[in-house]
Amino acid sequence: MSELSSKYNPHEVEGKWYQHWMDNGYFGSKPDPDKEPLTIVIPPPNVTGVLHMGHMLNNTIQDILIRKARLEGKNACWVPGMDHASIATEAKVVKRLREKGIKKSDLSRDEFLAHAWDWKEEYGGVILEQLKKLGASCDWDRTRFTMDEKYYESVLDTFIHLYEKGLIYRGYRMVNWDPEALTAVSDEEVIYTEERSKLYHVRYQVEGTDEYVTIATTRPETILGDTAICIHPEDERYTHLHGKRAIVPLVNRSIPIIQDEYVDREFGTGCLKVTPAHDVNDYDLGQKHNLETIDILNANGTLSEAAQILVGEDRFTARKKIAPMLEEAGSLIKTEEYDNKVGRSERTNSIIEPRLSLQWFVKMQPLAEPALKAVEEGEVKFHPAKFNNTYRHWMTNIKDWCISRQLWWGHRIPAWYYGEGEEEFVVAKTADEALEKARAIKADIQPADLKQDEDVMDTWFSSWLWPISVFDGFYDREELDYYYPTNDLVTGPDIIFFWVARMIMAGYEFENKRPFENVYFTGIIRDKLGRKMSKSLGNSPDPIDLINKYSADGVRLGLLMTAPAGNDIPFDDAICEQGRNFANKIWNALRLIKGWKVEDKAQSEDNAKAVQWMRQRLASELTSINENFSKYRLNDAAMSIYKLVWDEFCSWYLEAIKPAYGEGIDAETYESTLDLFADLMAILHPIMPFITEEVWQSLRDRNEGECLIVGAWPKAEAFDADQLQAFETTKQIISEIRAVRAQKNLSPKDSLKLHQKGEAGGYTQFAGILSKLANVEVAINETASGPGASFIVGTLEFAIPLEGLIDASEEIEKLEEELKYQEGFLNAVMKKLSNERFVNNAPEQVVAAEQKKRADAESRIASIKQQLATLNG
RNA sequence: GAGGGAUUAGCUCAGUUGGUUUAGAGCGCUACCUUGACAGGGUAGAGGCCACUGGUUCGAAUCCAGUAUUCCUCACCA
Repeated sequence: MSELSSKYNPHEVEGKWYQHWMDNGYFGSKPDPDKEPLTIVIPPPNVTGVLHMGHMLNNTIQDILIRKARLEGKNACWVPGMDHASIATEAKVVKRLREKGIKKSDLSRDEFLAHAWDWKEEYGGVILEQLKKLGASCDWDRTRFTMDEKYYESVLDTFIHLYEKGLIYRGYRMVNWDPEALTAVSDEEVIYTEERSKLYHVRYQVEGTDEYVTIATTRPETILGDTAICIHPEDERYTHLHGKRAIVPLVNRSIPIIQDEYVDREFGTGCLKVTPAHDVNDYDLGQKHNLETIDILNANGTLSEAAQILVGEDRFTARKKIAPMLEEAGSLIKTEEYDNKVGRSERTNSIIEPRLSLQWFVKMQPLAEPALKAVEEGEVKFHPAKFNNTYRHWMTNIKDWCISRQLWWGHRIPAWYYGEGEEEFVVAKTADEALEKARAIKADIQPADLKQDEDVMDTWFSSWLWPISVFDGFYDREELDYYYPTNDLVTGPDIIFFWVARMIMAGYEFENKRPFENVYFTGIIRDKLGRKMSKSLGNSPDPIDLINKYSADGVRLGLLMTAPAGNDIPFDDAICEQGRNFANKIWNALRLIKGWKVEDKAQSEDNAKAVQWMRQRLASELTSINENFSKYRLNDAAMSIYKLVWDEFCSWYLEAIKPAYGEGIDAETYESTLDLFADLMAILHPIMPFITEEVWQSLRDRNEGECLIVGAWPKAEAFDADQLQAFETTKQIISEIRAVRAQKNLSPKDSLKLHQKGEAGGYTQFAGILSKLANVEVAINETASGPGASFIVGTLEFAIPLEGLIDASEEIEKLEEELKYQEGFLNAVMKKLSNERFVNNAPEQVVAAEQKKRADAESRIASIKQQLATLNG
C-alpha cells in the first residue's frame, strides 16, 4: 500500500492513458455492418480558435456520449475537424500581413491565399491539440477541414445544384455591409444592441415658400443622400404640402414631398426623410415611389463624391462635422439624447451600413418547409424541447440568405461571366465546364473571355454540409450509408439558426434524410456574476490552466454537474474542485481495498448481506442512470454516479465490509468487491475516463490490450425493492444512534444497547452490519431498563438506555418538541379525514394512506406520551 | 412591439399525468472529530409561506388567469 500515495496524482495518469488509447487505435471507427454505429460530428471550431469554456463543456458532453456508446458495444465514431471561418480568418491574415508591412490590396488573390494557407498550417488547429488534453476520444484520422479538396468540391456542387434548381439567384438588394471587412454579411451576423446616440431635428425649406418641415434623424450625414420627404397622406397638419417639394440643406437639392401610409404620425414630427441608398425601409419607399437613389458612401464607410460635401471623410467624422454645419445654415432645430438599437458586425464589431449591392442569395422557403416539419414531428429532437419554439418562429419567418462575401478566403463562387452584362454568366464547377456552357450560348467565347466571380461564399454555406461532407458523402456512398444520419449533435443555442437549422435543411435537400436525430443544446458558460465570458472582461479562465490545476476528470465532472441542458452555467473554479476531490476519494477507496490482506476463510453472513445489498443498489441506480442518459439528463446521471460511488459504495458498503484492525478479508467478499468497483468504474468512465481506467487497470492483473475504454457497460440486473428499503431503514437507525452519541458526547468506542419495541422489522437482516457501524447490541422486543434516549424510524420505536448519562429535563424538552410535531402532523391528517368530501371523492388508496398516517401518528404520540410520563416520574 | 421560457434553501438545480408521513439533492454554512483509505476526509446539524394575487379541486410547488421580476428569440420609427 505504501506504493500508492494518499493523494491522487492525475497528471501522469492522464497523459499515460491518452497515449495508450491512441496507440491502440481505440478511437478509430470503420464501417462495420455487424455493429450499430453511433456517430457524432463535432461542431467544427474556427481554424483560428483557441479552446474556451464553451468548447470544454460541449466537447465533454460529446465525449461522454461517445464513450458510453463505445462501452455499450456500438461502433462509436466521433468526427473532428475545423471550419475555415472565412471572415474571421481573413481578418487575422490581413492583420498579420499588415504587421509585416504588406497590404492586402498589393497582393494578387493567389498570393494572398498562399499567405492564408501558410497561416493555417502554422497556427491553425491548436484547439484540436487542446481537446486531447480534455480526453476527447475523437477519431483523429478522420479530421476534416471545410476547405479540404473533396469538401471544397462538395460546396461547389451544392451551389450548382441549388442554382440549377432555381434556389440560388443573384440580385441587387439592400444588404448588411461591414465597412471594415468590406463585405456583405447575413442577417444572422448582425448583432443589435441598445446604444445611446443623438437624435437630430433638422428643418427643410419647402420650395418656393418661407415654410419649413422638420424631420428627425440619428444619421444626419445621410441627409446628403435624401431624395424625398415623406408624410402620411391623411396627416392633416401637412395637407397643404401635398405636391410640393423641399430643399435638402447644405446641398440645396430639390426633392419631392411624397405621401405614404408607412409613416407613423405619432412618431417625432410625423415627417420622414427618405434615403433609399442607406436604409431598408427607405429603399422600399424609393422603389414604390420611383425615387432617385443617391449612394453617398464608399465601401469603406467614407463619403463618396455623390455626397458633394465632406467627401472622403469617414461616416462618423462626417456625422460630427455636419451638425455644426447644419447649425450654421440655420437648419438644426435641436439635438437630443436618444436610445436606439445599433447593428454591429458579429466579426469585426463595426457598425453595419445597409448597402445596396449585387449579391448571391439562397431562396430559403422551399428548404425550410421539410426542415420545420422534421422538428415539429419529432424526426429531429431538441433537448431541451423549449428550443422548438425558437426554431419554429425563425423557420416560419425565414428570409432569403445572402451567401456572397467580398473576401478571398473561402469557397469561390462558381459563376463565370462571359460578357459585359450582369446577366451574362454560367454556373459551372470548372473553367472548362464553364467554357462549354458559355459556348452553348455564344459559340465564339474564348477561354480568356471568361471571368470567375470574385466573391466567396458565406462560411455557413460550407458548414451546413458538415454531417454529409465529413464522410465525403457526395462522392463515396459506403461511409455515408453507414454513418448517416448521425445520432447526436451537441452545440450552443447561439448557433441554432446559423448552423443547426441550415444543417437540417441541407440534410433533407441533399440526402432526403435528417442529418442527426438528437440535438443537445448546452447552456452558455457565464462567470460567477452571470456575465458572459469575454476576452475584454478577462473573466474567462484558460481551460488548460484549469485542467492542470484540477485534472481533466475533475473539470469534466465539475462542468457537468451544474449543467443541465440549455441552462446557463455560472462558472466558478470551485465546481472543478468538487471533481478533483471526487477523483481523490475514488483513489483512496482503491488504496483501502488494495491494502487488505486476503485470507482463506469463510465469508461471514454480514459480508454476504453487504455484497448482496451493494449489487442490488448498483442495479437499481444503474436503471435510473440509463434512463437519465437516454433522456440526455447528463447532470442527473452524473449526480447519481457520484452519490453511488461516494455514499453507497465508500461510506456504506466499504465501511460495512471493512475488516477489523489487524484482520484480513475473506476471499469471496474481496473478489466481489473488486467486481463491484470495476462496474462502478465502467459506469463512471464516460464522465471521468482517466481515473476510471487507472483504477480499473489496478484492480486486477489485466491482459495486454485489455482496457476499460473498450470494456462493457454493466447490465442493469433485477433488484429487490424491499431489501433496498430495509437497508435504507438500517442507515436511518445508524444515523439516529450516531446523533444520540453526538448529543450525549459518547465516544463511538463505547458500545451501547439498542432496544426495539414490538415486532422485528425487515432491517434485522442487516442487524450485524448495524451493530458494527453503530457499535450497538441489538435487542428486539425487550423493554429497556431505566431512562435513556429514544427515537423513531418509520413506525419502529427504539430506545437506548443511558443510565446516569441522561439529563431528564433535556430529554423532556426534546420529546415535547417531537410531540408537538407529531400532533401537528396528526392534526393535518385529521382535517383531511374529517372532510366528508375528501373521504367520498378521493381514490380509495389515497384515503387508506391517510388512515395509515393517522394510525402511525397516533401510535407515535402514545409512545412519546408514555416516555414523558416515565421521565416525569 | 411580438412570441417563448423561467421564478422552489445562501448558490446551482430536481420535483416525472395534482395525493409517497406538513418539499429533495449537490455545493456552501455551523458544531464536533489529528479513528488505522481519504482533512481534497468523517459524523451530526441549521436552513424554504415553493415570487405575489385570485381561481379550479375533496386536495395545488404541480392545473388556469392576472401581476411583478428576469432571461432568450424575432422584428423595429426616422
